[in-house]
Amino acid sequence: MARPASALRGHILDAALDLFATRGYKGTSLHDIAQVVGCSKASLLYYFVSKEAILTELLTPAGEELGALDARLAGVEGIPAAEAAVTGFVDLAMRFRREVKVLFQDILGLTGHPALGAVPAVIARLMAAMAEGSAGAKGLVTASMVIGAVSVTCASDLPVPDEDLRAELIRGALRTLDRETP
Amino acid sequence: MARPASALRGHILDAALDLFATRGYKGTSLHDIAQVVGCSKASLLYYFVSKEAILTELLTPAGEELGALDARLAGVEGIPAAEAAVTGFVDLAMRFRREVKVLFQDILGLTGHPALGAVPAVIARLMAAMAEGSAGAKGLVTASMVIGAVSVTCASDLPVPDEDLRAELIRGALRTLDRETP
DNA sequence: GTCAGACCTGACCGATCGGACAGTTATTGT
DNA sequence: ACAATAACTGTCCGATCGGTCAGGTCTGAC
Repeated sequence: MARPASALRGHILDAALDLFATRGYKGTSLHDIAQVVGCSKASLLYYFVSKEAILTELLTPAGEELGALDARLAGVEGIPAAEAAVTGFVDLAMRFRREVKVLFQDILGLTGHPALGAVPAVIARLMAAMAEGSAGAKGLVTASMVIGAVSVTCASDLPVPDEDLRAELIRGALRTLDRETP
Repeated sequence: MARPASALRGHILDAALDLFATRGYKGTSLHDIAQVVGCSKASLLYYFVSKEAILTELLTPAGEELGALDARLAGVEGIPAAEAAVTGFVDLAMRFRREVKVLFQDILGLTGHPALGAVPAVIARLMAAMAEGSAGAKGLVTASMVIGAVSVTCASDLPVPDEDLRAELIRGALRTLDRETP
């Protein structure tokens, strides 16, 4: 075969990132990766000590950048800190989109589950309702933001009473959609 | 043993929901569930035809309620639709918190990964920066919402140019935090 | 008492997983 | 030409997974 001086290593990382992002980490086997790359499973373990080492190498740059953002924010305080945190996090999440997708994959995997068969379509209609009357990009993006915001926040275990949580979620979501009703 | 007329079935569902929510669906084996319940693995498959059937039964109520919300929204349009969609979705996500957690579990599982070791702490500081100056509950909730909103939206593949996406994400996040700077 | 049926289990199965390892092929320096 | 080393692979392994099955145990009806 003899690829030019081991582009193979890079190909493995590429394929792994794609597969992890579409099937999840646990849902992807070494065999799967090898098949996409077109090499043997043993080759993967020639370049990487383990499957987890592949994941580690894929996620490390994002982790380091996040640390850098953290350091950059250390000196700032007050409103500027909030704005810097927001723009920094947005930029980071966008630059490492595929990596973010790896972390969030199994959601999409499970929403395809029979019990939740209609969910994607329903969510799409929900988003449409939220975006009612809003221009193209803004409506789409903000509706998606609300879905993510509410889901993740409910999945987290914030030390906030349910009533307050509900009220803040609704108010926050309406602000996100730019539909404040004071 | 002889539990009172098979409370076992319910116990299995309880334990499975807990485990799925903390280790993820794929990260939980039938053996794990059986161990928590205190019965044999074969008992699980006496009451449920498969592991997936357990997941199905757990997620079905949430799926049905989501469908009901969808139906309820079908008649409404315009601003009221957006508000109804928001409150409906918030209430749903809160009522089925553990189920939502099941869908989102593997994120938290992976953020514990060595390559992302410091991530939870960094995210906590990011959220603190976002909440700067905001009162207790509101700051916590809105910061969590922004993290979720940005992550999920980036993980989705919205048909929106990167520049627009970035701009809307930042504007939307600042609105969520109630820190608009027009 | 005993029979039927619901309840529950230990033991086993095939498939698949991540990984180990000896060996083969290709490349390079001399 | 020829070692030495890097690149790569076929094959095997133990562990674990979801799932099957024959059989044991308990309970209530008669």
